[in-house]
Amino acid sequence: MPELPEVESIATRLRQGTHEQPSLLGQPIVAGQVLWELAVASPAPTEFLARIRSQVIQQIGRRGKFLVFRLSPDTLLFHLRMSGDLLIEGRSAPLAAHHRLTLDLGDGRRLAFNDPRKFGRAWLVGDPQEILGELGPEPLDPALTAEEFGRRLSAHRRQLKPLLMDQRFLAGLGNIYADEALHHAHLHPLTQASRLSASQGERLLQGIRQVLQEGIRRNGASIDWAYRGGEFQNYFRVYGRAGEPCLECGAPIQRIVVGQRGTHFCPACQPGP
DNA sequence: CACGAGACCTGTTCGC
DNA sequence: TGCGAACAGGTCTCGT
Repeated sequence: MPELPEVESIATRLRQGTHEQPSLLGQPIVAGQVLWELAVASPAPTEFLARIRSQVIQQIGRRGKFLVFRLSPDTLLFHLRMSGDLLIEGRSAPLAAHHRLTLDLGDGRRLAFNDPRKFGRAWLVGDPQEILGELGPEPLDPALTAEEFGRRLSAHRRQLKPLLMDQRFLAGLGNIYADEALHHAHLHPLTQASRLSASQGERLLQGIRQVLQEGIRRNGASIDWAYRGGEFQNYFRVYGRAGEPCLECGAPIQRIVVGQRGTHFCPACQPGP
């Protein structure tokens, strides 16, 4: 499910709160329940619960597709993988079908990690770099210049689509936003990264930033049953639109499989390598 | 280094 | 209608 914009939307919602739900900042974690053992990657569930008790939520952020809760003194990390989500509910609400981990807060609410497919994970660590250390740059960080991005591209002979989804190359893109970004940049997903010109590299970075910013502005995408997010799914230009006309040129959008992932592009706007 | 296949899981949708 | 296959926002590991 969640790629960078969806994770960003969740982090913002939990940090800023909404009309009905106040912010989580300042809340102590007073208890917890592990409902699916593998949902806690480390430390072991018993130690995780013992150690997290009475730590206070100081900061809520995002790095790549990870949600980052700065506690005191540890850091709580979540990766939602394909179908995870974080919900706030009353502490006495009945446990929903796919809750994998719940954390009781000081004010009577409960933070619930819900994940039908059980791929998502939580970590409690002293140093978040332990988990986040290998991630590539943040695509929206202004410190990532077109020149630097171009240098990184030229260092790889891989195809663009799998390279963009490699979190060590760039942190946060997934299958949807990679396809959308390549369409924005008018680049074929199978193009070899090292063969891009400087201006094509710059166009790609612009395309990436544009689709991510639009995704964030619309609070992410909601796809079928798995994730109730924002409205960005109504604005996809290629993802999930195989056979439908390209919104730019009218040619039918094509679907191929790259690295075992469905890949959507316009054969006219994104000419083959 | 790059790529493909398989594994981890459940739920929905598609095709016959 | 029913039922199995295909497919889904991600990542890890292993083999070539």
